[in-house]
Amino acid sequence: MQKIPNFDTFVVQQVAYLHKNLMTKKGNTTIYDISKKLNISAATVSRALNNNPKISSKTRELVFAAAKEMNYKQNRLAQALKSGKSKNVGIIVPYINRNFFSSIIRGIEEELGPHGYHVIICQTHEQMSTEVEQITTLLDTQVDGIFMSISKTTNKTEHFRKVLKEGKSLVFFDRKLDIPGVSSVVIDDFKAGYLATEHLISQGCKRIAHFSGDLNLEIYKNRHDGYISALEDNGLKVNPNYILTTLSSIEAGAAAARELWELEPKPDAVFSASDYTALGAIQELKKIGVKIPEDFCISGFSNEPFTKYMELPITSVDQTPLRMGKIAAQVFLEQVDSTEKLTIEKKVVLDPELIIRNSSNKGLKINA
Amino acid sequence: MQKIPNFDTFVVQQVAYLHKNLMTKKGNTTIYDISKKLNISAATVSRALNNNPKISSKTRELVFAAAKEMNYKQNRLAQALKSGKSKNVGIIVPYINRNFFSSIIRGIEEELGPHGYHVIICQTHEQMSTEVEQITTLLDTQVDGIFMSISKTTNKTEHFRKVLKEGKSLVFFDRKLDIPGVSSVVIDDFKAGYLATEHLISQGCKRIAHFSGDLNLEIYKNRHDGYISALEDNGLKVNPNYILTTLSSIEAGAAAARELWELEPKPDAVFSASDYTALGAIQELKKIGVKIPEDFCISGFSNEPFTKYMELPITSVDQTPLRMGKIAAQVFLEQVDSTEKLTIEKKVVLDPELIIRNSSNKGLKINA
DNA sequence: GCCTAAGTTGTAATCGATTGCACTAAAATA
DNA sequence: TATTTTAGTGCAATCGATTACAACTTAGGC
Repeated sequence: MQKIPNFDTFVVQQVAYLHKNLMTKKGNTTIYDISKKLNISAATVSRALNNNPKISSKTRELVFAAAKEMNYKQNRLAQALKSGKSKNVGIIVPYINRNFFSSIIRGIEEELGPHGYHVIICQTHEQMSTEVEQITTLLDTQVDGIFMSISKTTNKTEHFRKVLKEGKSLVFFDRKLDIPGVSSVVIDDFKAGYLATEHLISQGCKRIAHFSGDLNLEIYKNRHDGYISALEDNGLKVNPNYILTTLSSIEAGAAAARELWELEPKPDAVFSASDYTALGAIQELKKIGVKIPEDFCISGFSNEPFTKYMELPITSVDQTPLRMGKIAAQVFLEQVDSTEKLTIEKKVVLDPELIIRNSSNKGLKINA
Repeated sequence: MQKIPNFDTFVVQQVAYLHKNLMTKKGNTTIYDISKKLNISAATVSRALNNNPKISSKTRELVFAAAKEMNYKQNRLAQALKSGKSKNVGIIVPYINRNFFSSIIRGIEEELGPHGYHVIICQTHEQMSTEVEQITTLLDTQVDGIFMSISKTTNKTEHFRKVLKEGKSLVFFDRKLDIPGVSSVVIDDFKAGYLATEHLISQGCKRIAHFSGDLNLEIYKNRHDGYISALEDNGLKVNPNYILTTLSSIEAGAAAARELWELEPKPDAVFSASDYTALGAIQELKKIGVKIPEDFCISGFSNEPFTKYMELPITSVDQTPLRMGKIAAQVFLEQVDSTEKLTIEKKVVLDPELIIRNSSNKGLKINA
């Protein structure tokens, strides 16, 4: 008889009161206020505040003193309008609250913040139409650049070219398309697939399966190809029946595991392109009574936080998203700092990091 | 002999090329361009685009056609400068890549996006000094409002009052301070503590411990008080030795569990104010050989994603962050929509949702 | 045919900061 | 002393959109 609280009720206290109009409201001090107070021109004030060497130090000090006293704050909108640079960048991701993406965002923010940039976040919910919209409104807002991971449904490129046409820089991370003039930061998915598979082989596995995502997406294709290469390089033959395309979910993983287990000969390992699928498979196989890692090894992908918290921690590929974000930010900064006439197109491919945990480790028990 | 790739190497391809200056660059069409083309004044163009009823439909159509043809985009900076409203809001959180916060951000974004607002993200890293800075720069950027969860080290309120002085609205979520004029959206931590504890009691537990966070923080204090109340209401006496203040980490949880286990009589349950602490405790107790939930029940807090993926899924309190974000956004919207002269101060307290899982369920095995 | 009202559109100021050009006064040079 | 520099400021335009007010056109009323 657990008491489950009613999800929809909440308590509200509300107070409304009139403004005592002592509030400065719209009364932010401007350079004109300062100029009036000091009997000098606004131009001089502006130059003084910007440390223009043409201004005498006497005047400069007066201006700074007055600015401080009057609590002057630069209106960045006005400045942005004049300079054409808003010091804002946009980041577009499928969903903000996915660990991978939020970590990248964190990386970008931490790298760009000290340079005076603010970071505007948008979500596409994996819809190309929303993606197009978001790009449009970001451009309308005069961002100085856009960082993005394309949605799964994206199959056109006009909206990206539009960004370039406006002279803003565009940086793809993780999920990218190859467009001239667009930089990108991704991990080496091929290598990741190769490493994970090679690791499974090193554990003595011979019949290694693969759970892939949509092979039309570059990232899944590359992971898949890395897997194939590792098998071939190690003299194992590729069994097409061992390769399943699944959604990235626990249920899909469980189903895929069941499907695998009906094959003959049964596989003895799987390299999953998703941690969720890997988890589902583990749960399902345990139910059937399969011993992991003794009878079956498994590796996931993304190093989702939960992989290391499990009772049976899951081997996974870390995409170093924080680092990916920081590097994407650096690429952007190089671009805006370079002479306007030069477009720098930089393709950065990061090395993935394989985190070996108990789900695939037959030897010593590592507990990462 | 696992091959661990070198973390620091990455491949870069770089191409730099000169702009073919066919790019419009700085050549965004403005209302002036349209006015010139149609031989009418910019004012008319502006009015037409804003559907001002004073404009004849003939002219309006001409303007719209020309706008479309010339690919006109409104310069939102200019508009923001004129109107004083940037249609940007700031969100300040300790870290973006914490599931709880990123989910709130998602909620805010999804609610505000359709109203034309963009969301700017800042992190404090739990430092009050950074918090102050972030608020300052957000105000400089002319955001229309600020959403925030205060950092753990915050002990001053001037920077918050500054926001109000500028006539911008401020909305706290989760971690708040009581400041007149500031709205807030929080969950009922007292009730959450009460519910979780009551649930443990309903499972037959008599000696219930509590892992708390810093009791100077309102949220932990309230959870603690709810815990106490539930005990008292059910005729159980409070044992101060059972109440431990810990950091929110797996290690701290393990240590706390060890500490508990040295007490006599040993507790038979714990209500932890953190999922990480709960997880650490579970891992430690399992090592000692304690059977969960048979011998010991445990409830965490926050409904972190991992809690439901565990082999032994962990009972936890869901703070409905997505919903919290959406409601915070609604509170903000009400505020900006209201006549400028009225300040609405709204305190919303959401009901928490207790998610009962196996870590505390002696009866039927629920697998949420 | 004259006047008024309604309906349209234009003029010009404004939001706040920046900057090329012009100008003044003082200092340096001849 | 006459002239050229140089330092320091001010004027006014500009970024793009909005809007109070003025001005003009046209139709309708008498």
